[in-house]
Amino acid sequence: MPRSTANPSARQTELLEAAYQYALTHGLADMSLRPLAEAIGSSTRVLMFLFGNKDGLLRALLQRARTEELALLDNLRRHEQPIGLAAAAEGVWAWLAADDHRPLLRLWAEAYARSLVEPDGPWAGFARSTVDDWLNVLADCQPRAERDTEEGTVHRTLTLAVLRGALLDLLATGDESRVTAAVNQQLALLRSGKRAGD
Amino acid sequence: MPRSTANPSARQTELLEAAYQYALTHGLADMSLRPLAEAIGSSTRVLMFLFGNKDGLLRALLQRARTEELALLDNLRRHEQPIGLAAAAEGVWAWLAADDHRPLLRLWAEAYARSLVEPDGPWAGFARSTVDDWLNVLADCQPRAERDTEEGTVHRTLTLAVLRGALLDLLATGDESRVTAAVNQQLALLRSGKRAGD
DNA sequence: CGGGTACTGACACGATCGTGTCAGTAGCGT
DNA sequence: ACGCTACTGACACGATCGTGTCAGTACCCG
Repeated sequence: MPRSTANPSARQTELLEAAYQYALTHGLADMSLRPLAEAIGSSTRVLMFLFGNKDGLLRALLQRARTEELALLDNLRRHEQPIGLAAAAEGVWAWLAADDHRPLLRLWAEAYARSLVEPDGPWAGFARSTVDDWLNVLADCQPRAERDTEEGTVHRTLTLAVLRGALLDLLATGDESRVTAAVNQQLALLRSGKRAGD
Repeated sequence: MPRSTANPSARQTELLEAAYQYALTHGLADMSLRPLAEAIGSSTRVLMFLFGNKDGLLRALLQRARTEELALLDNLRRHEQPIGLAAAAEGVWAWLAADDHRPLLRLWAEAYARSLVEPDGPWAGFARSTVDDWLNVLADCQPRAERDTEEGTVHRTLTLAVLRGALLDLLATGDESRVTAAVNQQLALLRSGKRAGD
């Protein structure tokens, strides 16, 4: 019987971590079991035993990627009082623009796009989940008065869009200075817009 | 000898169009020749003859998708004098948010992400190309005074980011009213920011 | 009519895929 | 010592993949 993801053994998490590192550099789209198993010093037999089948492994990898994302998001929540969307966006962008996170974010983009095209299977709901995750955490960063208004929803949607769009640009061009300047310009716009009483 | 894309025969463009429609609904990631050929009433033999190999077909499909995008962009250029980034963004968003374009945009997202993960092969440069295409057309929409400044570059980068990010949200959630409201809010921000002498 | 160009069908080849089967081995609690 | 659980190796199966080979058919130009 395959181990469930709710009851991961030591060996399972160990191999998952190795497979995750492999996926970061090779992508998920044309990943296949035999090359993966060989690269991480295992075998297809073991992967099948631990994850049930390829879809199980894929789901575990996607969850693993999502864990890394959620860790960042939790840091944003750890403020005693809401820091505002602009400050939150600033912090998030610093994380998104870091060179070290480039492979993770490429993987994220791949999973996101794939879940749009193929709404069934192991990718199911990935894009939707991340959008919701981020919108929720941005909501937690908003002042209480703004958070529950329609205006507040639109406001964080816009903030998320800027971050995501800037990320796409950065991943394609690697032009960090230009894209970061654009994000900063938006932050200035948001802050002045707020001051003007939008 | 395979036909080049520079010298397409009638049959080639006909089958390419059929394959393109197939790709719009089935995605490119796990497309394979035999199911595709059967779906469009052809055979793998013919596809190989006309496009050389699978990569050739894939390249032709990506180019076909890009054609549709460039057609929109050319419409934006057809103004006698620059219409400004805000007006351009408004027009582009109307196009992006149209229900009919959803499959094309899903395909676009898939190709974009794939070209990030796998920089070689037929996907090579797709993401980079579209970023450049869009930035160039946005540049043409800017007033001449703004266009060549560093500030102008940052400004259109930001505009593109909002549109791309909003598109990602829309594709994942389908919540057109919320996302469109966010885009409109940004348009208002841009216009008021400009009025204030940014 | 004759020949070249454009296209198509039928089939086979080797590679690779996910997965199943059968047999182990190592360690640990009793 | 024993059995139970956790894990692993070797190998085979059928399916599907991209592609190559050999043969056509249809049609236009001379």
